[in-house]
Amino acid sequence: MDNPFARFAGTRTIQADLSLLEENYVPDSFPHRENQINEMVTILSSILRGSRPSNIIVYGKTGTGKTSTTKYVTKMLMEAANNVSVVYVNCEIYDSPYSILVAIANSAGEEKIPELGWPIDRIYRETLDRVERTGKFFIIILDEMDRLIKKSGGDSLYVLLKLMTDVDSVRVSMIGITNDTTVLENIDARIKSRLNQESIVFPPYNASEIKDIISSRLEKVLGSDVVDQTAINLCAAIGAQEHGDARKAIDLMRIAIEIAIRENRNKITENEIYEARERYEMNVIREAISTLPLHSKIVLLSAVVTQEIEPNSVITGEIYENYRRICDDLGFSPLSPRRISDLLTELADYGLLMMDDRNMGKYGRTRSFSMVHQAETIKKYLLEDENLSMFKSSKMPKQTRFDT
DNA sequence: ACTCCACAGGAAAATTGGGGTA
DNA sequence: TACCCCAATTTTCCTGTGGAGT
Repeated sequence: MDNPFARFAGTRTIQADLSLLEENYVPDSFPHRENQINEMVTILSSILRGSRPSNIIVYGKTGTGKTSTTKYVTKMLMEAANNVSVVYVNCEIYDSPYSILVAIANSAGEEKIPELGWPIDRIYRETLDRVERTGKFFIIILDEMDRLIKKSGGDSLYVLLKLMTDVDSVRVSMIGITNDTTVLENIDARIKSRLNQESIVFPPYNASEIKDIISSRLEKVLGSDVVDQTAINLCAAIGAQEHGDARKAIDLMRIAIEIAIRENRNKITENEIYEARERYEMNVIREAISTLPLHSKIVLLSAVVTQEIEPNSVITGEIYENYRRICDDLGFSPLSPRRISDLLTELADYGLLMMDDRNMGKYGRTRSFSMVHQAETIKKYLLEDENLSMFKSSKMPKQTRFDT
């Protein structure tokens, strides 16, 4: 038998530092974002003259460079002025007034404040204290700011505004990043007016812009002749299709390079990109499935099972019957048919199932469902859930409720 | 034309789960 | 600890419906 390590030995054909293509890596050049950078620099530059800059709201879809650009500009600002401190807060994680204050205080001070336990006003005073003591300008970046507002309304913003005005000689300002252009419409008018923000818009990239971005990113990663131009074009085209998403394009390129390295290929062509896209989509599906609530998972599993035993009637009622059996089997108490009907609608909305109206005339009207993806794949990902791992399809009866 | 199946999907009531409070 | 409150989830109850069968 051949030594299984043989194909990994010898010199690798491709050398690449893939960390430069990771999602959170901040590059040092931003093709086609010169205007946005200039705007931001202009606004923030008032710090150099000793006055507080306006608050900034950055709008743009995912993958348009909002976060990276903001991080880059603020980093440059920190280098140019030594009295600036930048706090990056991802509101997906820190989504309450409390946790944001903690994040600020912790970056401003020596000792960590516990994530839980202190009353909010004590945290507030502590934060205020620390900010004043440093004597620095604070710029607070609120990434995914829309999350914050959806979760706690304007409360969190209000606290921040209060912080801005309570600090002597106003030394705090914020940059909000969002992909939802309507965020500010839903908050209190008083808060809105006090924000006195300027907005910067990041429009989607088109294909040729994404092409430039990929090329410029690749320069530092690997040699120029390793990646086919056609591969870059394909990546760019896919990214442009997805609302001008440069991040997806870069992700695809990174995965493609990973594949090439692992398979010991010496070139990245359109094929590698197609493979990368497949893997990417798989991960999306897997992620979508793994975050589903328990009963949605069982319903989806039931849909798969129903298709296996009765491919022609993957119908609400059938799915429900099987759902009940599976719940029985696994020891969960089933939800009502009405609820399952809604869960099925949700699954269809998520794109995990295809939904069709089906009219059987005398025999009623219902909805029929079919798999969008390979049933085996779906099942595999579903069974990764420890609650469902005990499921054995052999236990499922081979008949439907119609035969007896 | 009328019936009737097998649901869809709206509305409201009921349950559940977390947190606060006396 | 017992109780209450609030919101989210789920159930109960309901009316509506397109077309094959008659």
